Amino acid sequence: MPEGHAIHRHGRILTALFGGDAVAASSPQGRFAEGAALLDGLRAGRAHAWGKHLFWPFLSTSEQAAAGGIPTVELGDPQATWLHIHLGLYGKWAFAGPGVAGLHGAGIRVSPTEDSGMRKTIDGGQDGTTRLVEAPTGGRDGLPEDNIQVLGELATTPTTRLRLAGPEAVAQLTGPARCEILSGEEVLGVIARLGPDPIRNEEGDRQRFVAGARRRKIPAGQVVMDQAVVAGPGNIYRADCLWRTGISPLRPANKVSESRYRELWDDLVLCMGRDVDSGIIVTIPPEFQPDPIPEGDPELSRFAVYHRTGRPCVRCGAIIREELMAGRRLFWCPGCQR
DNA sequence: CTCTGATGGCTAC
DNA sequence: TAGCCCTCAGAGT
Repeated sequence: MPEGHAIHRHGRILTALFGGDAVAASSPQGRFAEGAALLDGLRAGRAHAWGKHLFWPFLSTSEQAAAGGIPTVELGDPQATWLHIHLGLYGKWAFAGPGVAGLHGAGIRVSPTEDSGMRKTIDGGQDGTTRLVEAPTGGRDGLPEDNIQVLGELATTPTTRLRLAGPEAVAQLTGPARCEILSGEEVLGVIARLGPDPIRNEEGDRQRFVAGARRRKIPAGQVVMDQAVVAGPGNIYRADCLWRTGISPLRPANKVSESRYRELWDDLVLCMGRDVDSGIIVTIPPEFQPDPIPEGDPELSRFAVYHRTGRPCVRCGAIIREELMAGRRLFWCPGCQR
């Protein structure tokens, strides 16, 4: 169940594992057989992420004779074959192969604790399985929170929508809400419906967010989940970043001041950007982190209000509340969010 | 074994 | 707003 930080992370990992290489693509499940056939044999470029969407360009090997390095392709480039993936609620990537060990060098932490659980690389390969490179120790939380599994064995299953194999790695995708081939023009069409992404944080994005949010009359808590206003935050960042900036999710969006929206944008930029590296969301400020860290319920050491219904707010002591907002569980503190 | 819910989002009424 | 889709871990019987 990924929020935007995980998708950016997947983009980095996929680029590090496959960028510049020709890939063998297949759809063991069969539901992406046509798309996989289009990708098969193409050379992977640098993956782009925008909000919760992944856009990954592939180029024919002939137009890549130059070789060397990872092809960087502008979002929407008409020359590329674009793989578009949206994980929805249950989508997951699994990786294996020697390249996974090199992710550390690329600045990507695959397990939350550096140097933990490393094992010797063995590339099996017969009968379609690939052996472990790094054990999923999971560090402190023990959870692959970013929907990545680094498995001891990567056998295909009846639900493997897409399998990619390159010289250094194998990646398998299960359960995506969207997995399709798009033209460059279609990529731009998808992006046109998305608001600014705090992880991209491009020129003018903050003001675009502020203006977009102020225009709405729905509750602020709904605006933060509206991907047309801001692309990337999900239920956790919605709850906790509103808490961090002291904004009540119940307040009508057009009644929140511009300066508070600027603070919220900056906070989303800070939290989400930082979590791309670890893949683990940690939104509770360090001074409020429980000490010692409780056993058995890692969420308590990571979130301030998310999944903390009925507990006292770590900042003001009021009891955290929960209600259903537009079909999603909303958590907030009635004491310090106004 | 069955049932539920989950960090999402689309479409139809 | 309800229904539906994607998958599977964890809880309940």
